[in-house]
Amino acid sequence: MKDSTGSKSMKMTPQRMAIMKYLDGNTYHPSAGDIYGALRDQFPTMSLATVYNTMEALKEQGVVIELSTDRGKKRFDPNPKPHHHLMCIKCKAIVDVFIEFPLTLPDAQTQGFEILGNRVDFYGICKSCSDEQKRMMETNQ
Amino acid sequence: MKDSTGSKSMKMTPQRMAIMKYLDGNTYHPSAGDIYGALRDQFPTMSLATVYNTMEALKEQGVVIELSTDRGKKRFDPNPKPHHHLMCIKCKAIVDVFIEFPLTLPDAQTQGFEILGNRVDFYGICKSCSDEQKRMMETNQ
DNA sequence: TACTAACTAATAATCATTCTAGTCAAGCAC
DNA sequence: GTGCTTGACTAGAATGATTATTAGTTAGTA
Repeated sequence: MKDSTGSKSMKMTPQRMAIMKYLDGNTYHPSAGDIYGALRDQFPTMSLATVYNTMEALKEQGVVIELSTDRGKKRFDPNPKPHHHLMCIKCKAIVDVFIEFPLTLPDAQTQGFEILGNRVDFYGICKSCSDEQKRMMETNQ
Repeated sequence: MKDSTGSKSMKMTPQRMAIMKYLDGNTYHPSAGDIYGALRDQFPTMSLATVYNTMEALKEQGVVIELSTDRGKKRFDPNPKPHHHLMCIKCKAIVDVFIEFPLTLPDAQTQGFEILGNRVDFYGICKSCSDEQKRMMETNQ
């Protein structure tokens, strides 16, 4: 059913064009519900499932990246020492990164906050997922 | 057990000790379900709510960190425009920060990941919470 | 124009999380 | 010890996000 190389071409529909237009230039990281809500006026009969389907298709095309954990699940880190994380956007593995980034926010940007620290989440594709991707492409050609 | 920030100390129970033992040294960043599943044999009658309650308590104690998104929603990134967050640890308010950080991970730290992007969360205390804190201290003295 | 795979809407099912109610055990005052 | 208070436990209901299913519709192509 699915073409896992992502080379499958995507059919264009009014709903999809509206979603892509909404995403284009969007500086926020919207959830499916955000997208649905923003387009409800324009497409009152659109289904939430359509948003999810479209996001799945766009992910396969590599146009958008899904930033969250598997099914949006909470994950807990028992190490209270300040450190950062690296998450695979495919298999959702999370590994620790122990390195310090001396990040400071210009006063104009702090909006009155007293900054206590920072955490950096890197996201990307882990070795085993990128290996698998390569294997799939070879098999499919 | 440490009692930072004046938070109340935590009552110890067999369930809580088992959860803490499971978490100790765990680098897998387990979800609540993972923890529940891992301790099922040992505590067949334990409720998932107990896991959530315990994690909430451990978070308050500052011994674990909760990773990932608000109320378990998926987030999509349409285009990697730099955009980070500033979160108040008191009232949980989140504001956007539009600034770019040229963060790179040394090869030795990437653990084979192909890095696609990053997100920075600053945490601190927002203006209205620190104002309130000041007011409280004045009233209390 | 006709065909067909891909898409849509509606809705049911599933899953993670939170909430609620009732019970139980520990610590404390009497 | 008895009764009170508090916090934690279990079970299950409620909530909200996501995924799966189904039947009808449509974009893209020959």
